[in-house]
Amino acid sequence: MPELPEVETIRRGLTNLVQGTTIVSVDALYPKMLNMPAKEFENMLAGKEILQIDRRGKYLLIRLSDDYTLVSHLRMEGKYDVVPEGTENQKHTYVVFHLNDERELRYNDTRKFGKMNLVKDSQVYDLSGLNKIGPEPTEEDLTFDYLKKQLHKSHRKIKAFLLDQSNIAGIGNIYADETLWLSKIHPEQATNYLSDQEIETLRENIIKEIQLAIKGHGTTVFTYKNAFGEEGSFQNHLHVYGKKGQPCERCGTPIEKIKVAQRGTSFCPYCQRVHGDLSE
DNA sequence: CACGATGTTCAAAA
DNA sequence: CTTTTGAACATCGT
Repeated sequence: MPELPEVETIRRGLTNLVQGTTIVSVDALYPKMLNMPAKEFENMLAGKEILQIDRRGKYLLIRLSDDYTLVSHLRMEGKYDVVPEGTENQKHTYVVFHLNDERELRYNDTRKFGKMNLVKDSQVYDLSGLNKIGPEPTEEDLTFDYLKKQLHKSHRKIKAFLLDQSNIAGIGNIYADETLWLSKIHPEQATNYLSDQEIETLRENIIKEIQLAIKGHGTTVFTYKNAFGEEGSFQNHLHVYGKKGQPCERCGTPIEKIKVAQRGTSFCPYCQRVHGDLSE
């Protein structure tokens, strides 16, 4: 499931493979995923050069000539593939970019949840999802003061808070559970009762874990694989996600799985406990 | 056969 | 305003 580290891995792969190529023509096979009619989408992309590929949170920003950006979100199972011209389409190939070097860039997505928005560069941050996106989980952008302010004005469970992209960009279900376990914070803990110490621990773990996952080329779980020779090895570093019933690495208590904010949530019931006002 | 779980975002409801 | 819920969709396991 592409979270920030997986999207960053794909960004790097795409940069290596298609930066500098020109799009000759496009086949848009699933119009509902686009922000305009398929014909218009195809016509507008024809002839544009792929200048550069950026990322913001889980969004890929494919920078094109003529001041256009193709904003691509993979949602759950979106994948990119680069194949020789004429290769047979896969079952769930929904966009084919014919390049000027006898190759094709393919977008595949079994669940059909992914989205592509072709907009002028200046309109990228007007798109819903990007217009309210929070800071990147880095040392420079995710400051203690910002995180504390956001946590204290929120009245939600910490897990729901972490999944909200307007608070922090790029954290999904896997890294939410992992960073909470690392920080010994219960997923249902009320955000406004976290101590300064807990906030700083959480902040450091988020930044550290995301960087580590990028180094490991992301997490390969279920059927998710990326097609750029970078398989993803971070699943070997997971502590709670997908480990229901297995002993906690710190205390041996079996990992439990519950529903928080409608999402499957794995945690250690001994290491991660809810508390109220810390001044008690 | 039916049903729930899967991860992410957005629109709509509360 | 904030927060929660359901929908979008396909596939797999029970």
